[in-house]
Amino acid sequence: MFSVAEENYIKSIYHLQRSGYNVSTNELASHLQTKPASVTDMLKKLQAKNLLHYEKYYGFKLAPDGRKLALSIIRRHRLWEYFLVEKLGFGWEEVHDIAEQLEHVQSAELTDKLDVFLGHPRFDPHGDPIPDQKGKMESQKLICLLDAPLGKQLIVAAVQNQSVELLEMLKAKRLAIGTKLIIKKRFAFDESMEVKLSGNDVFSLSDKLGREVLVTLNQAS
Amino acid sequence: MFSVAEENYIKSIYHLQRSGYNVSTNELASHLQTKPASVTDMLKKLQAKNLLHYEKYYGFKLAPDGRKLALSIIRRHRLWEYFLVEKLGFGWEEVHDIAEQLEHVQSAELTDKLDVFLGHPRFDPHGDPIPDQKGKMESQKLICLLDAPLGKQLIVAAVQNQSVELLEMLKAKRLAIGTKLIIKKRFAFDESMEVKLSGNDVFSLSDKLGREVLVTLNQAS
DNA sequence: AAAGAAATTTAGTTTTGGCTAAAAATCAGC
DNA sequence: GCTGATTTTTAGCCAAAACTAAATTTCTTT
Repeated sequence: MFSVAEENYIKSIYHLQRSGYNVSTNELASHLQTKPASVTDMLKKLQAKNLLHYEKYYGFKLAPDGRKLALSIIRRHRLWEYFLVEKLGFGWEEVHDIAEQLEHVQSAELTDKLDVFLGHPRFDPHGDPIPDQKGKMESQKLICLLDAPLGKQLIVAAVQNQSVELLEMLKAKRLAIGTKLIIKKRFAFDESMEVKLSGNDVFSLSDKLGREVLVTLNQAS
Repeated sequence: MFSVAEENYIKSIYHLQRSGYNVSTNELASHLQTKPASVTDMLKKLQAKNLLHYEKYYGFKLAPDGRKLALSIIRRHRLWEYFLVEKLGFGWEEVHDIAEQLEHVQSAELTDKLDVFLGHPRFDPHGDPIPDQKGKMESQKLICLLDAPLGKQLIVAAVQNQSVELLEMLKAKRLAIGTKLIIKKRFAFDESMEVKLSGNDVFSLSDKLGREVLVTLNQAS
């Protein structure tokens, strides 16, 4: 039905659009490790297949069919990740590349039988929700970092405003959409907190910053 | 490492060579549903990669690396078939196309972990032996039903082709992998035979069907 | 509002794996 | 051993998905 390349584009567009950034040809190219010119070519093809709305120089976004396809790919990817970790004993950090291949195996029956076999898991080993056959998935509740629980793994999901100053600060602190962190300590005095990243660096964040950052609980952990 | 197309060529060459026929460019083309000219192109590429010995107009055969690759693909294919039937509940006649896709997922670790998870199965659901990591596999002597001895208990082990028509007929005759039967009579006139199943029903089989069905002697009986 | 910078698209090329048509080599029948 | 038939290979072309370089559009800055 759709080629591996097409599926990868659709998946990337979905993920980038969802993370709030305005998706540009350049962003998409760097996300897919390819060149902007290649992206333009593919965007036209995807539009011709009704997966995408695209107007040149203006921008693009997924059409309903594209969104449906994206969710179906994500469903396959996350089910396979769950299988690899829970049944085959892989570590959750090892499974991404293998799932990238498995997700392109085309068979709706396979996906659904795998889902049944695994017991309809609702979250993959990274804590991301698994869409059902209809593309519905658990919506991750966004929590303000100031209100988030201590000691649990959190994932940065969004920011409240897009000011240059905030984005600059996030960059400096190595915080981005998808960054995983744990709140180690919170000081009542000024509402600042100490936070540990997955890379094990620990640093402190002010209340002001904490107020702007929205996170989700990593459900798998 | 190797492309899907390359893997499919190697697998086809292995299967055709093993079934004894002298493998010609034409045969290979029809087996792969492609044209002889395309086959010639690919043969050159496979030779350049040291998977094949090839001399133009003379013929070709797998080189050691090619044989190793073929066995590794077959291992993956048959392990996935076993998984699909035993774990996901597919019927053994439904799994071929899906396994054709899964067999091209590249990860030695995946294959070996799947093997462990499945408990090192030695035969796939069609009765074909599964090679181990080193490419060794059970050599189960398969006898064509046409050549099988009278009066001895036989076990249906495999079929020569996977056509829908054949599978449909086998289903109607209640023949499946593992079915035990005894040849009661054979008619020289048209090579048809009378066969008794364990359930005691006796029926006759045409030479055409007999040619497609492979059995093993039940050594225990 | 214009100029320079940045992003995007077009044009033309490459690689992989296929195709058709034509040429070359081998095989079969006499 | 020749001649025609068959098989195999070559030559040239196509489509997908990438690339580079150049052109075009939009954005930024003054």
